[in-house]
Amino acid sequence: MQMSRLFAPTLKESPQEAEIVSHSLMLRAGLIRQVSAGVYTFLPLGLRTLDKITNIVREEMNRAGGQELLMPALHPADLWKETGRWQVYGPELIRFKDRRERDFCLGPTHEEVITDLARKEIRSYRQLPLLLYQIQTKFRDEIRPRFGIMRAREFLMKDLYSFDRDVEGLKESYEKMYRAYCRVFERCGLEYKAVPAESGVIGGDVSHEFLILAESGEEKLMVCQSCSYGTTREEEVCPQCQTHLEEKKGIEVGHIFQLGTKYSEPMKAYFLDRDGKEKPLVMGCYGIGIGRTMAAAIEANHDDKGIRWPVSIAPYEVAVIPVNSKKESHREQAEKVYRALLEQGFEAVIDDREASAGYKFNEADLIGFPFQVIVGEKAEKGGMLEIKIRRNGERIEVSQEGVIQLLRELKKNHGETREP
RNA sequence: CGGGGCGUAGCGCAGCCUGGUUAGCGCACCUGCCUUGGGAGCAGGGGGUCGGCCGUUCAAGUCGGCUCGCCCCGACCA
Repeated sequence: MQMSRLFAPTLKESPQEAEIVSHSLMLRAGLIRQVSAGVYTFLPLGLRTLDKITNIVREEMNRAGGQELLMPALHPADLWKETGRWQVYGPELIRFKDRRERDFCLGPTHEEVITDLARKEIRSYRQLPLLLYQIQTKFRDEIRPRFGIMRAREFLMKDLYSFDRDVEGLKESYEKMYRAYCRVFERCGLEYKAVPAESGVIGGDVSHEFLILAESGEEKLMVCQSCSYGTTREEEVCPQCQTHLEEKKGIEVGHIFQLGTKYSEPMKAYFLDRDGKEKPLVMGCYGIGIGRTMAAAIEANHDDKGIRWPVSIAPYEVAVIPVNSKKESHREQAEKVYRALLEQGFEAVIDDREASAGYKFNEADLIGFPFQVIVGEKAEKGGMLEIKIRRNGERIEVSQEGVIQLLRELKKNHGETREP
């Protein structure tokens, strides 16, 4: 992509509505624009990152045996009345009537719709266990949308539902998802913690929250330094290894629940078990806020210059920057490197604009390309290029011939994408 | 929903208290020259229903009422 063509309207100053860093940087780097309170447009760069996270989530859900489907956002009230949530859910549920005066709502979550599907299609224990998921836009009329896309009224979420014949099976599915979640956040390059949680409106017994550790996080948690233990409760000492717990803050990006038969019973989602008896499906549900993860990633990865994307979720991996676009040698060499990068499968942009070097550097830092290939004076004389690593500010000189190889290595070292 | 704050050019702001030429500044944008290793410089230029409605007044960005929108703090959540 040529920066001269890229639709990424950046801002030098922070708009006054943005209170937290991620919101401000998403606006400034041209990732999102607000349409209404809690309602946003994702611009090309923002969408690329959103897609990267989505794809990591999709890969890990598939790896764990999940099958993707897509449910409607539009729900008939009847389903919600069956579980009683039409009454219970409150004004957060966006309700309306169609032209025939029938009640509808926009789906804030999909237990009702998936359970309806399950009861119609699952007959036998032979079809179990079953893991179904979707990545879809959810609607919640939040009392107070906040912090940009951190708490939006319309947002992208992955929700997976597990169906098992008994509690034992549920526990296995739950374990599987727990591990899949760990892989998702690791691959996104994020420091996270899973902690036992209250299950809230969704219902059910056991549940865990997944939190991205960030200073600006709204949730307090206690973290053990020597093992992976984390909790939201006040405990002073780790029950697993007796080490002193440290207080941290986190942003909730995922939540997994063991639902049991909370939805299958009232909706009569039964299957025939091996013993010939009809039993309710034992369910679990597992959510990840995709946009929220994106915002949390920025909260956890930024400096005063801008975003420092982990490679795996950066909108582009490399920016090629000719210091002076008017100098033919800069331009030509930059072009050459850029084309080579594309050929080698890198996601790259070239800053072909006739802006000052400082302007281009600052903008590259703001957007947060993990690697910048700078083509300047040294390239004119000895053909040496410079690679700047956004994460730590390190600069490495490299010959034109060595640039691809070096970037490959850097990507491997700095890429948190842990391929199994 | 309760409490607080803000709406003046794309963004950031001044002007409002104490009403009075043509509503101003910085950045961004357009043209030209010049410049290019950390958001350059000079010259010229475009862009405003001062959120909206009603009122007070000879006169309203400025005063009063209503209204809409947005942000922040609280209960809730991915």
